[in-house]
Amino acid sequence: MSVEDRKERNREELRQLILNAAEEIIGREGIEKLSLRKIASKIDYSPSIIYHYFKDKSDIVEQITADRFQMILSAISKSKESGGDPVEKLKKLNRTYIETALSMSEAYLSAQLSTSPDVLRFTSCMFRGAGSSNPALAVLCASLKEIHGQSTPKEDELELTAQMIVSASIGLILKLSIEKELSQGQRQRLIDQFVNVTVLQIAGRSPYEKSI
Amino acid sequence: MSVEDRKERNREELRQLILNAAEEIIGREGIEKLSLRKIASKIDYSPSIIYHYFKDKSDIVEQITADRFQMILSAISKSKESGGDPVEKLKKLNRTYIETALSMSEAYLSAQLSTSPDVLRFTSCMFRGAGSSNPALAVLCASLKEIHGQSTPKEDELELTAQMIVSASIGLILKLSIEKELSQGQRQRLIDQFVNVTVLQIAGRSPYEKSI
Amino acid sequence: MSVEDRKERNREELRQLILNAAEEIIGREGIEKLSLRKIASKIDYSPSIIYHYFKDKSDIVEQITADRFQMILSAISKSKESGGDPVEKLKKLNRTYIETALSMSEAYLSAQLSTSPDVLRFTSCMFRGAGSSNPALAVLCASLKEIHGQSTPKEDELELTAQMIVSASIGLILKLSIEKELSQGQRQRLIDQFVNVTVLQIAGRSPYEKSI
Amino acid sequence: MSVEDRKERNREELRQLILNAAEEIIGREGIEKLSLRKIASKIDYSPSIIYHYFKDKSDIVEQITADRFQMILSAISKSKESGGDPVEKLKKLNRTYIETALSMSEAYLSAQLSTSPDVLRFTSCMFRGAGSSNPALAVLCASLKEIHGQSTPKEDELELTAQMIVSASIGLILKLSIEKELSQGQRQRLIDQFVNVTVLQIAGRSPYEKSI
DNA sequence: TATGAATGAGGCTTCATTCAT
DNA sequence: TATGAATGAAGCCTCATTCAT
Repeated sequence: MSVEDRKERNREELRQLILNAAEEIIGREGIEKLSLRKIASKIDYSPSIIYHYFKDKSDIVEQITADRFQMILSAISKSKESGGDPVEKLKKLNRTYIETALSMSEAYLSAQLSTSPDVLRFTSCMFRGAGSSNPALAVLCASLKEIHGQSTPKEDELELTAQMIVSASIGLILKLSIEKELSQGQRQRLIDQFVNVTVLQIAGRSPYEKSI
Repeated sequence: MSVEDRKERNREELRQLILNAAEEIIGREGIEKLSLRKIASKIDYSPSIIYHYFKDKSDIVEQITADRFQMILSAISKSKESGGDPVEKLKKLNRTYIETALSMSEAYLSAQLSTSPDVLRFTSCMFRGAGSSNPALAVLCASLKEIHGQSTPKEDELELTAQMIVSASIGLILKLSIEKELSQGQRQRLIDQFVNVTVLQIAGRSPYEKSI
Repeated sequence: MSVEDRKERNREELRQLILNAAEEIIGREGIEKLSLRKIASKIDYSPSIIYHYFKDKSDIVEQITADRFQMILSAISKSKESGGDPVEKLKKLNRTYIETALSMSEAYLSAQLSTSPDVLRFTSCMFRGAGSSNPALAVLCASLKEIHGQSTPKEDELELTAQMIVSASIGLILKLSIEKELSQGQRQRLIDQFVNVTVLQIAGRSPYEKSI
Repeated sequence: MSVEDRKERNREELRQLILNAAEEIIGREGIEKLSLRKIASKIDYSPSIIYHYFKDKSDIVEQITADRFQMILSAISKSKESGGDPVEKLKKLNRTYIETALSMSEAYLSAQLSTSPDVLRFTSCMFRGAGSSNPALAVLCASLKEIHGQSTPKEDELELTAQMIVSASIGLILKLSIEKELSQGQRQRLIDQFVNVTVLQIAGRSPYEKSI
């Protein structure tokens, strides 16, 4: 990375460079092992440069967690838009959620574990009414409504169901993230079980009436 | 804490003092932030004193984690022994698990989030065969078997079901721990929904055929 | 050492300052007693500054050891190049070795006594094949070959002879270093005896057939 | 080691127990790694007990070095008394010295490296006149005299020769102690070379006139 | 005689941060 | 804008030693 290269980068580019480096480290070593020195060394700058772009270390961490959470939202939103059978759509949506989160599991868990108001704006979803105000939960509720068709239960029950699905998904993501030694096969079995069977059951259908 | 005070404490008391201090720190800052220095400063001793009572830091962490999980295990075991309808027993067992964990939510989550081998020995439960080797999962599997009676599915499927229940429970515990602003009522609704509906469905029954 | 003084020093100067301090400590207390804290305190800096200039402690030890052995090596190499009678050259070479080592006897002995791999890379010379891979031993072997002329024994025997000379030299250096009360005259007698008589005999020649 | 056992030991026995434990540790881990805690743990006493028997750590070290050095002396003295050919006796004596020292190499080297007056009383042997006052050197001089028979050189030269043998032996012992990775075979080759060839040459004889 | 409690110093190392340039 | 120098706090751990019992 030559001096010339650097000069061509404008402020925003370097900012992003820092964030990306931080994410990469979080992904590989965990958020507790993130250090400014490591970021700096990865981008071939000195540690002090970071203070020109961020207030301090926690500033970086918060940016990342918020950013990445938004990524998940856009992933499931896209998933929702794909046509097809409502049940399949729910399954696909849920699978997308889980896999996107797992692909950035450290950052995702950091977000889910943060109690900072900045982050909770994105993550909180268990309160009454979250089905309308939390974008991810809203997507899920819409999907559930589609499945139930005319016999849709009350908003209230729908929301509770969506909350069950979300919290259960988070639990699965957590366990899969933490138990790193699991075989790929077992990993897939667990996700399949979750998506194909559990989710449908939570949504109020027996696993035996597969696909409508 | 005067010198005289200290002298009155015998070996076991100081040991407990250390453990309690450690727990308190874990509860407030998370297990990754626990340090011997912090423990020592909290109990007004020099850091080296800790080595009189524990082999090293991981020794302490292990003691605490083991304690915690033992508490949960004995809580759900007691739950299991209560007589009555198998389905009601499963519900009670699950509710006990969730509520016991919530009563020590910081420490519980810290353990569930740790990737240290010392801790994973207690927390890992998603691998194939965990149904036999993880005590809490074993209790759960036994409870499921009781429900299914003669038509019990293969061990394999039973284990997967138990793993779904456990990971989903952990997800719920996490969300209830993080979203501190939730009303007590909403908290109860979520737990009730989880226990009364989800668990049964996971166990392979429609929510509409309540109790046998 | 005022703040102003420090600022005037550039990077290389501080690096050298650290190395010199380390050497001084090794000279006084032995290599096993060298510590980063002592270095830092000697140069009036905080211990962490050392990590700006060296990877870690072993990095420093290695630099110093390498330096020292390089000094000896270049001293005997120069010695070897001087023209003249092969026997005289061996004597001169050996005397140079002993005197150079004595001029830094504490550091030299520390190195010879260290079992750290970092240091052994330079000091180990008794293994089979050291005659080729240890530079100082190689110089010695070359000198012996020159003396023997056509009747040079097998490489193997040559190497053993060189190893005898080196280990005997080290023994002499050690004794002269430890017995600090020896008169200068006795010191010289011992070195002369070693170089003029013993070495030649070890090399396979009677002291009575002096010079070819 | 029961409480009863302990009581039966008198003061001197425990003293020896401590010394032996210390020696064993020195032998296995090196003198720099010796610690009072390790000694105490090895003898199943608490560390503080040591202060009842020794002033401090260095007191122990000095005792050991002096003790062990005396052991060598008695070993070679015994060696000297065995009958037979004078040359063979010298070879045997020298081999005994080297091997006895190697059998306690850490303690031996500690002694040879100590500059404490207490220890130097045993180890110093390079001064003029050491041939008479240093017991080990005296043994060696006597052996040399026996070899030379009527043509014995001046005391002075004899002493210098003995000093060469001793210092060279120490050098060999040092190298063999430090280079721990040497094969047993190479070790033997080096000692054989030293004893069979070098010693004879030092004593003023060509290696080719083996045994008289 | 023997010990357990306790400490303070020191061992190596990593870190976030500040400051002058 | 960017950096290198520097620090002090903190991380875990081992040690010799003292002291009251």
